[in-house]
Amino acid sequence: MENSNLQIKIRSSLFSKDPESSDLGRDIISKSIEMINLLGFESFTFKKLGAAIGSNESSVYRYFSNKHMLLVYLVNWYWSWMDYKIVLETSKLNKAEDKIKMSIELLVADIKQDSNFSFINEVLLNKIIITESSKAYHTKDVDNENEKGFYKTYKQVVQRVSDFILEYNPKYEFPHMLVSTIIEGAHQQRYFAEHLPALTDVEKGQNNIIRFYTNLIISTLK
Amino acid sequence: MENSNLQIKIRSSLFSKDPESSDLGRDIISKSIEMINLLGFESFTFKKLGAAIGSNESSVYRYFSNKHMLLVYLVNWYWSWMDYKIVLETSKLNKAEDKIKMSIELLVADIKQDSNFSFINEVLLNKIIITESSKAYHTKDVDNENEKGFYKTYKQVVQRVSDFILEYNPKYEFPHMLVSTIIEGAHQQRYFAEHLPALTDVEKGQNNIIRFYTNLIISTLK
DNA sequence: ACTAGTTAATAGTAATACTATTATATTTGC
DNA sequence: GCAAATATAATAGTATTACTATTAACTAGT
Repeated sequence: MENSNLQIKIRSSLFSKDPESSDLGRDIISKSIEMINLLGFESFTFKKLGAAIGSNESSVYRYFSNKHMLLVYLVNWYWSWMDYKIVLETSKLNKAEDKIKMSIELLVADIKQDSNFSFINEVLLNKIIITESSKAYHTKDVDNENEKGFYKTYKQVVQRVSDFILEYNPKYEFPHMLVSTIIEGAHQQRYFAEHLPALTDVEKGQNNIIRFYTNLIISTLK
Repeated sequence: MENSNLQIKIRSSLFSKDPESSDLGRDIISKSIEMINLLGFESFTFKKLGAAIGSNESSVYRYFSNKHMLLVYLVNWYWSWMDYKIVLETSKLNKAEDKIKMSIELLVADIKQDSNFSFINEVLLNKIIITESSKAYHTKDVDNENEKGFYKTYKQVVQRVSDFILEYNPKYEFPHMLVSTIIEGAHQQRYFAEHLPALTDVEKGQNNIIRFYTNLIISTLK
């Protein structure tokens, strides 16, 4: 499966110049994933990124108009990739309950590196999603950006899993609320487990989070 | 109940000079709540705040070393206040199930102005908690700040409601996870309802959120 | 009324986010 | 195969922001 021809397609409104169209662009993506993890989003700057890839600030600006747009791009890439994985893994399954469990598993479990997309480190990208992604849509400009489709791939994932839930229980009133609660909740619990353990009950190395949210969804839908 | 003698006590490590100790300090608090709501946390600056209260940037710095610390102060005030309300309202109740329901109600429902604390607008502060509070602990410095007790009042609320849950079902494995999932989830759903409705199922003016989370907690604990 | 201590305003500096302009490749048409 | 057109990147800025050092003014106690 190495070096496959798969490509996650990102809508063109999310960048100034397509980072997949050049070596510099791909460097920008892979290095920014590293650096945002290392420094945190606030301390990450285009100047530091430029220096780290042997280029400079203004060249990065040709690809993304600011670091917020770069974060939005990364978030979109992640959810497109996640959607592709959910489609791939659930298409083999017949029972709605299995599709739900598989989706939860994919959404909540530890991320493994996916060799299909060589210049993206999915493990580190997942950490960015957990720690920084809420900053992407907690802005004053969220309504405007939402209209422009900045959060479409995330909404698509929520919609897909909601459809499985309705397949399982067509009368359930709150499928989207349940799915987004679980996705966001699972990410938060991972963060709490590492930094604010008093807010959770996760023991190191255990898989309490999957168990908790699988229980939650099944007991709620019954 | 107007002008009561109640005061929310804030630990002194959360400010440089106690804002409750002077008119300027109280102005800083009330105006910053307004301005963070109006501008969003990123566009809010001490310069703008100073100008708005007829003072200046550097005077604000005497109270808080930076805007992050001011946000942490506000978040702590909110959770101290919430804890006080939970204690007040649940102390009258006997059954654990009622205490849980009351806590959820207080944590999730629309906030009403509390006339006991005249210079704090709790309605606006709640909006800051919903929109901006996650930025307080999603920083590179979170572990260090947590050690210094920056998130103590939030953890205290989670602990209090977790205790009600254990009173109701002593064998339940994940009380903290359940409580923090509900608190954070409810805030997120409110944000989604206003800005990203595709992620939720909340109709305007309805109280779906309370219903959803009350169902969730009760069906999970049974 | 003097002075020690507290508080606030002035006037900075360093870093950041972003932009206008210039230089250097690369591609394309003939 | 070469010049013109186009794409790409680097230089050199500016405006804003976050923060600080210093000075001025006010307050309280004796």
